[in-house]
Amino acid sequence: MSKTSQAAGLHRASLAKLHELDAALELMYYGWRGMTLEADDYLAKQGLSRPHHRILYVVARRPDIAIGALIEILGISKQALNRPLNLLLERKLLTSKRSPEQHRSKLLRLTAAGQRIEQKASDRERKVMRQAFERAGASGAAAWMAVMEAIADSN
Amino acid sequence: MSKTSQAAGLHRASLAKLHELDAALELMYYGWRGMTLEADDYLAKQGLSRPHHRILYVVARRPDIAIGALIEILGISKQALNRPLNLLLERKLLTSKRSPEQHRSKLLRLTAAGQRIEQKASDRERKVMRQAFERAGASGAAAWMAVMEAIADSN
DNA sequence: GCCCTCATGTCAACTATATTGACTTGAGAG
DNA sequence: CTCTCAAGTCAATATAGTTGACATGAGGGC
Repeated sequence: MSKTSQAAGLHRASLAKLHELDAALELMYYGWRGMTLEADDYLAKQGLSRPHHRILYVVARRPDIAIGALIEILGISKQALNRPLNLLLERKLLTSKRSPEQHRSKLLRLTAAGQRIEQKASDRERKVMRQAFERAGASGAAAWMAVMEAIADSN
Repeated sequence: MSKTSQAAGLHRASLAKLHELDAALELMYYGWRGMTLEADDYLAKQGLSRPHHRILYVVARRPDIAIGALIEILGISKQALNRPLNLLLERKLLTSKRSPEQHRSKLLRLTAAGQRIEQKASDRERKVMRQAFERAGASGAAAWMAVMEAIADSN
């Protein structure tokens, strides 16, 4: 469920660097791992995992989103969404209601319990980021964001 | 095999920010995606994927590594390593030989073909990083590394 | 009222990546 | 000859995703 636990995995910096930028590649990998590690542990304790969190995260920021729009934002198929979404509905972390005028669409919303879990999971990720930004200072944080934007937009 | 293709997925910045640090969470996600997108496409064309690349990457930087050590570095189980490793051996991208004195261990090494594929895949990741670092300048790159180190070491 | 479209829902089969547990093989050391 | 240990293999399971096919149900056009 989680790639975490004792899989301390790669003790960073144990590999020879063949290229100058190898350190950057590895930092991206370990950075992603480091940011999500605690959140994944928390989610696993709730019987949830990353895809559930992604759904909760998006719905929290787009209340009354329709299923089709959610599928687009997540970039997965309807069928892949189906299982985790139904679990969240069964667990009453999400509600779906038909829209008044657009009766074809179902609108998704977090319940109070869903909000709590979304917040706790995302908080764990934000905590890691906040600590790193505090160490780096405001200018370091801004530089990090600028580099990440350049990478994200490189497609 | 690849999460890529038309799954342009989340057009960045389409979500309302509930917290100041939400942008950072999303940038980490898109940054990872952005860095690995082209490499994953290339690997998919070779009939390979991320786990194969991880194996090739590590073996390239630790020639004559034993299987046990590889398992530790990758942080996966022996059984999970088995399939992708055997594929790489069948395809003659890796060779394994018994060590002269430590006959119990098999030592892994890249073939010329394995080196070529490892290099091409990693090059695509490095290219993305290099472009982002060029845009950010040397100080921006250093700041990015410092922040990522703080995140990676936060466990 | 009848049909077409379209969002949603569901079923089945498949692939890939991982897990744990149990067992075999093969070489070295005593 | 047996014990240990690295490596290999087999089976069952979970998770996360895919495509394809088809059902349902509401709105809109005529």
